[in-house]
Amino acid sequence: MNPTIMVVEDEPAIQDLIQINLEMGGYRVLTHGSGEEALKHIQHELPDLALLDWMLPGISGVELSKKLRADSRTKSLPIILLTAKGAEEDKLKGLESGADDYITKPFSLRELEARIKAVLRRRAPELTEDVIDVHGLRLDPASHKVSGFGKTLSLGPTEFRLLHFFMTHPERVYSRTQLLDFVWGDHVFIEERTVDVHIRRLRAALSPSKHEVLIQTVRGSGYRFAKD
Amino acid sequence: MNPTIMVVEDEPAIQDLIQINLEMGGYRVLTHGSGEEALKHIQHELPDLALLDWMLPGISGVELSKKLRADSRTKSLPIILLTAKGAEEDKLKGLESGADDYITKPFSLRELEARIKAVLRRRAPELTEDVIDVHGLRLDPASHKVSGFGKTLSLGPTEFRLLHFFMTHPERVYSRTQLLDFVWGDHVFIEERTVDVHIRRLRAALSPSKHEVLIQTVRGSGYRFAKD
DNA sequence: TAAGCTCGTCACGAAACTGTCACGGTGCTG
DNA sequence: CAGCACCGTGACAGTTTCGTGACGAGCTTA
Repeated sequence: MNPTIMVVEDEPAIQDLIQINLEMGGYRVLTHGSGEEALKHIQHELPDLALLDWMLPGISGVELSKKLRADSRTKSLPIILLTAKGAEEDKLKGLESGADDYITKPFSLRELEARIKAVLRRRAPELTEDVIDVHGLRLDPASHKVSGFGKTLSLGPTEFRLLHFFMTHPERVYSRTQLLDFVWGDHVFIEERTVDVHIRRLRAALSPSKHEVLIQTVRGSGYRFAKD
Repeated sequence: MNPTIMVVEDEPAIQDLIQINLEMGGYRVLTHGSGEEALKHIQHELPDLALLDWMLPGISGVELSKKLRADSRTKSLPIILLTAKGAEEDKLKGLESGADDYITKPFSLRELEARIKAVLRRRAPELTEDVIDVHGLRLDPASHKVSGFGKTLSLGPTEFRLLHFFMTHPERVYSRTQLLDFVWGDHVFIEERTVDVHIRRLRAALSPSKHEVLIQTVRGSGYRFAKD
């Protein structure tokens, strides 16, 4: 599945330019001309990244960012802001846009793609399609297959997503709540203990190749994917 | 839990920029437009760090800083001041007011984050996720792992928090009451002698790698984490 | 439509953890 | 060296947390 990028930009020329370019780069692009439109759309579908123009009619990009950050469902949505040199410079006096998540116009499309890639890698590494291999446990996001020491392992969709998340975020404890947010999606109302059940199912699915030891319980905190 | 940062800044544009950026950096951000607002909020909730603008309508950042230093509850709250100009007199006043650090505008967001991280590391190291290593005893907050000379050590939740606190506050004696406050939480009613029991359990957990000698008893005062 | 699969929830029991106590040892003080 | 305060230690019961088997609902496939 290609990453979906939501572009909010009121200038049609720039809209097209970005859209065409990103689609050529293999992304799925949703374009909106205003913040209101974007907010409406986002109720139905959560993109993997948002590219917002700083200056927008109605809700500005900054306000939109704030709104997105305020809602728990979109709290962790990666955002890149397009800021223009010139008029906005005054508002930003005292601050340079030295952050990773800001791009100042004019920018090259090459730079745009590089930034998007960097942000996605940092914020949502599970969206890349690289094959991951840890101690003989191999997961291929593209073909949706998992094998342990060459032998195919069979796991359900949820277990696959769970394992995919763990393998792209190893050596770190995640609480049940965090796992629900990241693996199930943040708009679901599911009992925390349900995570336990899927952990169990995942362990069972990995047991033929003894890889279930990689799924570790951290009592009082959550679960962890790690060696040892 | 992510560190909470209170931002007091009256300029909305800068407010937004800081807030968005810090949230992307993984912090929880509380924004207030005036010192009065901030003081009110702080009654309910104590942030882990305060970022104050020097120039504010009403109570200025410096006055606010002094007030916070005067109250015992906020006395040890790390403070960073945003100063408009780099005049020496301001630096002096800023440091006199008890601020831990100051940043002169214009500054980059990268610098802001670096300063925040530095102050937190100095004032509240237990909130960072840096791996701590003392004489081969290694604690990783992110993965919740502890090892002694490479060998994994197993300790319970309370012992983990206790060791984490000790390792981030070495070479200093803490009374049982202080340990209860810092490790267990502010307002718990627990027998002081219970600390002894957990010290013992921690020592037992560290004994496989002989690191229990780092946990030292200071008769009549409390306990200390130190080399020799 | 029936069979098969997956999912979320629940209840039960096992295991781990916690706080407290009593006892005994240790070191300081006079 | 006796008395005392302080600390280490083992045990224990109550509680919390986690693993596990079972079950029904919903969805897909044949």
